[in-house]
Amino acid sequence: MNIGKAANQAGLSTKTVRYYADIDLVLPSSRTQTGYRNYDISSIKKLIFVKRARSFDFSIKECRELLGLYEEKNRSSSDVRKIAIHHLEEIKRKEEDLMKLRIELDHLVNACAGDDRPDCPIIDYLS
Amino acid sequence: MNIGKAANQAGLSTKTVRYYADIDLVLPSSRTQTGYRNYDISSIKKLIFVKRARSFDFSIKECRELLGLYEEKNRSSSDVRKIAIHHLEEIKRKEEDLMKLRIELDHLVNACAGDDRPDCPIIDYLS
DNA sequence: ATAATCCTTCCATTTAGTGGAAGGTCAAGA
DNA sequence: TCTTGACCTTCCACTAAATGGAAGGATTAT
Repeated sequence: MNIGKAANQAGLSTKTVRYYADIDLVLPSSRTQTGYRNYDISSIKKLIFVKRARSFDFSIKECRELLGLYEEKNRSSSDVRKIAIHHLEEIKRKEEDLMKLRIELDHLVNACAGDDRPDCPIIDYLS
Repeated sequence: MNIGKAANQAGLSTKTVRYYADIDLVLPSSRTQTGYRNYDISSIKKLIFVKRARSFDFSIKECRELLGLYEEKNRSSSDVRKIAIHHLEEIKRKEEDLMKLRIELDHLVNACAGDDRPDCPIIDYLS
């Protein structure tokens, strides 16, 4: 399968698939004599794996680690769990930060009349 | 005041202040004959304003707009409010996305034994 | 005078791709 | 067989918001 079909199967753009090859994340299984990338089923599965992991907001670095464990048949699930927990902690932190932000900004927006006058609690708060 | 002091007053790094000057966000009020940037009180207030707005996760582009309104004495508060509301909506969207992610990932982590065996619901889910 | 601490500009790096240009390849139709 | 269109290739630039570092000039303290 060439890159277009492979990308399609994985739900990624060809640009992204080429990028993943460039950074050695998911390599094509081979190349044709004229240089076209070939993707076999195994490599497409890896693309799909990365696509899912990315949708969980795992970084490329984390995807690389997870992919390594995915391929390692005598992995221990604790290694996978460690990565996931670490990521989960980060998501929780971000979520809390956003919540605080949302609440504060909500207050400011509510305090602002939003009319033609210049007086604005939002500007005041930031000043 | 030269850049070091100004940055200090605003709670920013000199690198950041120089960057803000480079992108025409907050310009120094003048330069010395030898090229040193000078920041007067008004420019420092703008640095502080941007610092606060950034802490609310307003983008540089939004900071630029808010700064414009901050300086415009016959602004209407509705213009400010519009920007803030738009930003608030985005924060809410991100927060929801993160929540969904957190819940799903939480399930996966809980389902994973995290022991020496290779079986792993997390990997399975991503495969 | 000299050393330490500023400051300057310029370039590279970060993240995870995306966009576009210039050009090679492949399959189908006239 | 030629051509057209849809692929594919590599390479370079750009995104956001800084940050790090190098090379060298300016200022300040001892």
